Amino acid sequence: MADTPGASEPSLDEQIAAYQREFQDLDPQVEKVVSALSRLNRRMNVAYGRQTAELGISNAEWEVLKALVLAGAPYRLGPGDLAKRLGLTPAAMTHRIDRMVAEGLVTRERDESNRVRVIVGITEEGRGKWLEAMRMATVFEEDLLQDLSGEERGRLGEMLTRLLRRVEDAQPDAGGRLSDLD
Amino acid sequence: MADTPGASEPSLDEQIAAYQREFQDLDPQVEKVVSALSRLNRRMNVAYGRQTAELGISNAEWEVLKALVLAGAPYRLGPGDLAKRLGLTPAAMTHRIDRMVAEGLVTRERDESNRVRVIVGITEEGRGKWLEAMRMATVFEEDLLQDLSGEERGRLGEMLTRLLRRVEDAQPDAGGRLSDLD
DNA sequence: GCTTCGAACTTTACTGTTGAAGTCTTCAGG
DNA sequence: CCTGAAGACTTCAACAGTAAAGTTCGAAGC
Repeated sequence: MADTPGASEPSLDEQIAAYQREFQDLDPQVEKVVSALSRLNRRMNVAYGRQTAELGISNAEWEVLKALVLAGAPYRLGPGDLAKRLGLTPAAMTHRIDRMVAEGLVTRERDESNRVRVIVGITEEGRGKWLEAMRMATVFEEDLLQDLSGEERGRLGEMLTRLLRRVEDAQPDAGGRLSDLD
Repeated sequence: MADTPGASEPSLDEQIAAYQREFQDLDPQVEKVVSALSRLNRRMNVAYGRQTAELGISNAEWEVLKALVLAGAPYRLGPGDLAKRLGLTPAAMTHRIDRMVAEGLVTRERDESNRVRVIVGITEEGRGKWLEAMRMATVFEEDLLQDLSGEERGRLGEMLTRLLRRVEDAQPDAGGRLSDLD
């Protein structure tokens, strides 16, 4: 039956061992960090996806709501600005906003002072969904970090921001495509 | 001109400050870890994407090549198995393999001992691309971790695997969709 | 040895993203 | 004013992924 023995995803350690076998020029310590980062992120996105699905929205829509709320003040941004913040093309943003307007999560108006511009705002319902999603997310995130002491969390955050600084300096902001939440 | 002042993505610290302002029930330490993880991953995917693009392949194709090489031995896997390892649907795997066969990166044959099964193998060219991609990736990854001492790298890897264990236990392997590399 | 079930992959229809081309508005000259 | 150029969004065609409905083959019962 099991003609292909090891189905499913190999464990992290198995994967690292396989790398060592197939590609010796590899620092296992580095590979462990990098592989763990990728896998963690994938799992986290799955978890967020389940939570947002419960609210009847998608992770993609949640991202837009987050960007609007985090912008502060009147909670309005243009599609181009939103696209930059989310790392999408303007075209994708147009379609996403179309859907979200249809679902009543955001509004789209023309800027009367400059009629080329469009302004996207969050609705009551959108704000409500954002809040519920945040509540669920914080429970999940707290649970995720449960095994780390306060001191460890601090060190982890500090090390990650050091890595982040390094990539952001190297990639000042150029064409950032490729999916992911924030 | 700058009618919308703060365009582009806010810095990590700005983002955390915004969260504090809009949603007080939030542990900034936790949020810092989570946000840094997401951003780091996005930036890393962009970096990998540039490198694979130089080789004329996509990140998605690189993932398939990695899975085949990491499988070891005769470097062959069925589409279903590949799909599980990459967290894709079988249908997506079919299409991906179609493209990769057309580009000469992998081969597709029927298993003669069980004609329902299909076997995907890596070609010389696929293996060559994999190797070049690995070389570029290790340079990038080493550079990424440059600011961390050996001891820090160890601690970071250990903490990340602890987080990973926690999500993987919670999500034994259920419907893992959502994009990402490995 | 036929029939039925189930497994493994593919096909189809639809959703979402991209890149390139197009539209509309503003602004700077002439 | 009128024209040209640049900016901000949208539209269009092509591509990648998903879900659900096929196909096809193998294996188990009768």
